[in-house]
Amino acid sequence: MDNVAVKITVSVEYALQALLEVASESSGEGALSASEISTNQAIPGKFLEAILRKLTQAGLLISSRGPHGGYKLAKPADEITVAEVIRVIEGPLAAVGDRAPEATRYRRSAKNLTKVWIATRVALRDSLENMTVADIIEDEFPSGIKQALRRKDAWTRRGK
Amino acid sequence: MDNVAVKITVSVEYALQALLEVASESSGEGALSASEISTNQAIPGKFLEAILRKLTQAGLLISSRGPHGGYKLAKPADEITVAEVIRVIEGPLAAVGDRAPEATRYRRSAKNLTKVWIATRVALRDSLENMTVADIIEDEFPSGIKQALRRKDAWTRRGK
DNA sequence: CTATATTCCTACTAGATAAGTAGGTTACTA
DNA sequence: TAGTAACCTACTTATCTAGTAGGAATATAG
Repeated sequence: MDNVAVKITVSVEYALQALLEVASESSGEGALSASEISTNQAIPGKFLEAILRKLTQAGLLISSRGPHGGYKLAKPADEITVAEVIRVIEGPLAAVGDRAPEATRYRRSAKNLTKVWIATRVALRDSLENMTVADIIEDEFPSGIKQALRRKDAWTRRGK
Repeated sequence: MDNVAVKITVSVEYALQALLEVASESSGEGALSASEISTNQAIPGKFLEAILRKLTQAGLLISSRGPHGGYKLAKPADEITVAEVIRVIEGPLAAVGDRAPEATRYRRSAKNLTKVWIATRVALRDSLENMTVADIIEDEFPSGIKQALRRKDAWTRRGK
């Protein structure tokens, strides 16, 4: 595929798949092991391990070793947003070149370009900070997002 | 800087700077040359040329060679959206791994993850398809975007 | 106390992409 | 016909992505 403006990496995909699996599968006291997640969600084992470690170090998961070890959520599923997961795995939500949106400076006719990037980041935040792991499992999103998903062209590709 | 979910490349930046410059500087009949744009906006010359060619081939600019040659807009500034420029320079607005959002498939607890990517793309489109080159020059954005820009935290970084 | 299950850590790799640079070719026009 | 400008192809360097490989640390069961 071509390049792209918003690239969700497979690391982020895997991270969310893992969190969803842990949230829905680790009942009460039991923890879910990396290899269980790996087979349940078809994610390469060693690669997944690195992602789980990041999520653990960032305080989204709690890990335990040894037999019957594994991972459980470090906080309720409805307090883990997609934005948070992205920030843990990839870093900031938006960047222009290698600067933050508010750090861009332009001259002459391009003076207001910074506002474009700021508006873009706001749009992204409004979406990504309002979807939680619990929402995804329950298929119950905030009303604004539900509306967006119902729009006729939401599911079809634009452009080439 | 770290990796990032939404990466606006410098190519897109340059493309918009160039379009803004052409839109505001090429009065009536006159065309603006690559080297003028390059110095006015501080963009590396040869790199800019490649971008201008893409914009020309995509039908956003009209070029003319020889003395007094250069570029002018192929259509009114208020009909050129930021989204269009991104699609010309980089490709699709959003991708997950290397698939389109609607092409993603997940199992079990991750079933609804596709909706997250669709909602994200909708949010981006709502923002990027509603800002035009004319808007940026005149500093007059659609009301939804103006509101977003006025929000207190729009201009500050979140996370680390 | 030992075998086993599991997380944790470091290092390596192949391929793609980003952001340029270099040098020449074609076309227009005064 | 000289000069100006767009056009085209190829190369470069550094970084990132999506892994793989191999082992060290740690907890539990028997």
